[in-house]
Amino acid sequence: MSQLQSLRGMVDLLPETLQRWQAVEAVAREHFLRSGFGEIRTPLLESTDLFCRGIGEGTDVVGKEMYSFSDRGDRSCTLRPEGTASVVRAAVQNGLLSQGTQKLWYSGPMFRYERPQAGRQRQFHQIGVEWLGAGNARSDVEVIALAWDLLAQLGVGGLELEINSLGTPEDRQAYREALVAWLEQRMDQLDPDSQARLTTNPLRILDSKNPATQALLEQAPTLADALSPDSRHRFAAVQEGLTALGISYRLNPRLVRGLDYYGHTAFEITSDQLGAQATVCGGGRYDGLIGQLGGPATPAIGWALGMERLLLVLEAAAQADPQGPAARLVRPQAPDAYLVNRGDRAESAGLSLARALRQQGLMVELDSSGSAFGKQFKRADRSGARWALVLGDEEVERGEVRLKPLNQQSEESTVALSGIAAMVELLRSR
RNA sequence: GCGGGCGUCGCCAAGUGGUUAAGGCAGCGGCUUGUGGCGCCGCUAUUCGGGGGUUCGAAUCCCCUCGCUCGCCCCA
Repeated sequence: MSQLQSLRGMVDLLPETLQRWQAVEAVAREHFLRSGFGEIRTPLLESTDLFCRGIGEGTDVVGKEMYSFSDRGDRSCTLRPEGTASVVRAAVQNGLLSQGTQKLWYSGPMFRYERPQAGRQRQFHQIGVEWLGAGNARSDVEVIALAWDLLAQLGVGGLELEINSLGTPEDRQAYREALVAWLEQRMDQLDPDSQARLTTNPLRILDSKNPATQALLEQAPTLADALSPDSRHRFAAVQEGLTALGISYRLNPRLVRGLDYYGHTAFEITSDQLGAQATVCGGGRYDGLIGQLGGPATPAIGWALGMERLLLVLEAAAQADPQGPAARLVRPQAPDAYLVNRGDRAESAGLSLARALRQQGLMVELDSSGSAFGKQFKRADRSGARWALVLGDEEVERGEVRLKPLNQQSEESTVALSGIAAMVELLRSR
């Protein structure tokens, strides 16, 4: 390609798409507001060290997916690959944690250097929440419900909630040793990827997609068996809470997740509409992270959902149910009125009229082509507007404007050009 | 990072070695110099992602490259 183009995996969002995004974001914003979560915005660029310490040196995200570079002051900077580490850093730095628990949400672009695929870009967008200072099992339930209810409100169907408990760091350490010992006896039966992970990140072998490895794992010691009694009780309480809210879930003992900071409750919400990248929303508890990043030891839990994937699921839902809430969100907005105008006086009167109506909150498309009335009506029709406002020099002469309904047979009516209130009333009625 | 498929106008798409690269949608203009949704007519790719090669001749074959896509990996 000799023509200038965007970088691989970096996608332009055009008006038609953005209209849908904003509809989703508006629903999310309301939802968070009602639930007592305040918005936070942190820089896209952070010190590389933040992610190394936060996410974990051994993870794939840190090891091979970060956009890192040295700035002119020779500091190592990284485009954020996820939101949690930044939010925690900001909360610690701004002393938010000494003001009690913090319920925060964010949205914005994240960057991961990966091979693009369906539902996966190098710049992608997440909406997420972080509840800092939430320690009890009930907060796990509330946070999961927050995600579940948002998706339900958006009208996305066919989703599955999977949960697991990763226990305490001690639980995991003990289990890791047991698992490695067990698998080392069976090295020859493991696929090459899993063999490599045996030394780097053995727990991730659990959610390998290799069928032979999965079959082998049937016999392996399980994480659930390695949990301490306290961890087990905690997890049972989370499950009871979900059941009490009527949120159905599937226990997935192989759900591990790739970021080091997770412990106890981990969960994912998946869709069957997305191909290989099935996770729409993922999250979990990270009780150790805040202390690890230099803050006061504070339990916390959060999740993030992928905008691009959510929109894919939403479009599928709209397709399946053209009358449903998803379809309403996805449908493009048509203007309330399309202003047909032609002639010197009419064109300047048209501009003021459009302005006056817009100030009243109406969505008005002003034809600026100066072409024949017939052409303008054709465009008015295409715009999907319910009304055409007709303004020619004759109308201006008489101080009038005609209102013509575009999707019904009823008659044109004539209103005084100065009668903005009357026009607004008419335009809003059907 | 690894493997498979693909790349023709803004979008969908025919064409698979022979002198003019179909068609549809959208756009623009006209039939209709002040009234749309239908119809009809016309215009819109010296060029087939880019570069190189084979050939008398290439969108069609070969090589490289870029991009998209599906899967692995990873995860939202």
